[in-house]
Amino acid sequence: MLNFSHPLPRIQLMVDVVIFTVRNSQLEVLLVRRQKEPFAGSYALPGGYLQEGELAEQAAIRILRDKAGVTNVYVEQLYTFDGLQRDPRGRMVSVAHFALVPEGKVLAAEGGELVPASNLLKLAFDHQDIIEYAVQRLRSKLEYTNVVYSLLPTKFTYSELQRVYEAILSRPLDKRNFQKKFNSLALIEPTSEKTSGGQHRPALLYKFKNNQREELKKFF
Amino acid sequence: MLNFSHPLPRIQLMVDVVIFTVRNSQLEVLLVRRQKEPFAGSYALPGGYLQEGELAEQAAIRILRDKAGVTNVYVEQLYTFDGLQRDPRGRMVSVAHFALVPEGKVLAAEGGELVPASNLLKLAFDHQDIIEYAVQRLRSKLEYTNVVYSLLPTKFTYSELQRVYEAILSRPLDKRNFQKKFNSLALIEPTSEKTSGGQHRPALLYKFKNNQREELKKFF
DNA sequence: GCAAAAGTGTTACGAATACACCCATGC
DNA sequence: GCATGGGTGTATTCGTAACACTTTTGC
Repeated sequence: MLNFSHPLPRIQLMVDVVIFTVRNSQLEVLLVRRQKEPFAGSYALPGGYLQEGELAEQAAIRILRDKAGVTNVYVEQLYTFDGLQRDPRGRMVSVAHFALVPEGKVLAAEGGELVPASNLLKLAFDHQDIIEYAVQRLRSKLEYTNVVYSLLPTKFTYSELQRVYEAILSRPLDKRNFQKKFNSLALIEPTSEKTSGGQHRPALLYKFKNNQREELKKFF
Repeated sequence: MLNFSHPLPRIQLMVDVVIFTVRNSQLEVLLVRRQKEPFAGSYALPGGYLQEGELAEQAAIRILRDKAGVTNVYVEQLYTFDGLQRDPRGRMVSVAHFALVPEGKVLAAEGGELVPASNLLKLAFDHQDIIEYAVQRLRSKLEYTNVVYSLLPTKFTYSELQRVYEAILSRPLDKRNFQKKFNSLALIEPTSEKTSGGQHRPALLYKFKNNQREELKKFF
């Protein structure tokens, strides 16, 4: 059916997924330790080949399910990495994605591990670049969307929300200004529940009005 | 060398390029009229297959040269479009790029035509989606980078600069506020030259200090 | 002189920032 | 009672937006 004047290059299409969560006030990424060459023993992003008739985003969702036990979270295409030398086995083009998962929902499969995004050294392939790019994108996304909903449980306190922002932006935010701005956006609403059990005053629990992605005018 | 448990899908990797220019105060896109099926007679984006050992961005640059006669302009990867039905001939995955070209530098090859980005109807494949996505990206890019340098000649007047912004954002801007903001960014500097020949007061010509992409704090 | 674009400041408003104290709970 | 995080308001600064008239040229 196709008729080309030049022979077409042999290229493998694959997907890598940067799975983010915020835990212990830190932005963390799910990595897997490679068993086989190349880069045996190194950490790498979970990834896999596109299957017949499968969209890249569907492949990312499949990887999330199989390698992190997670479904129904925010997933977005990040960038396509196509460096000629990125995989010594041959020409691999990776359509990288990133996903946002609430703390505790990540059930890493055998060999998977959550690692602070600030601590990455000597990853396999070009996965360091991919993660750096993803962190950048996530930061700028925070500023004009509500995607943070996908990093939090259904009900959460204002402090938890603020800690997520602080972890991603890597800087402390003023509590009163944070609440003022977030209130003015009207994205969340209080529930009738409070936390209990801490050695301190109980906190009101909030929930997002919308669990769909929204674009905001301006933000942080 | 590769050893897979599942047969890998047959996928063609290609590149489409959204080539933008601003002409007559309008944002325009270079389209080519298709000679062959599918979509014979429809307008489509210039594009082509990745060649052996060629990066997607290099392919985009090659297409810019061959189809628009343009070199040395701003090019950026946009998004990877991988819909299963986007090409009736088979599974084509397109790593779409966009490029910014100064007015008058586009020398469309045979069959190429600059078309206002607001006027697009019934394009081939999913090229309508690609262009809409590119326009969105370009708008948001204007707000926090200086990429506009790549849409202007080396020397230009403040009015020309403003018209580029207005064309892309599709809204009029206040002349004094525009100059004030742009001056505060210190991206451009006056030359010693002025325009001549118009039936009006001559305008100072400016140039960009830097023809490298820069990130800005905030902008429009 | 008239048409056409160039050039130039001030005021008002709203958003962002900086900042400190009392409250409710568990132990 | 003390340690811990929860909860709340005001004043200042800065950036954004609104707004109109004079200048220089070609014809």
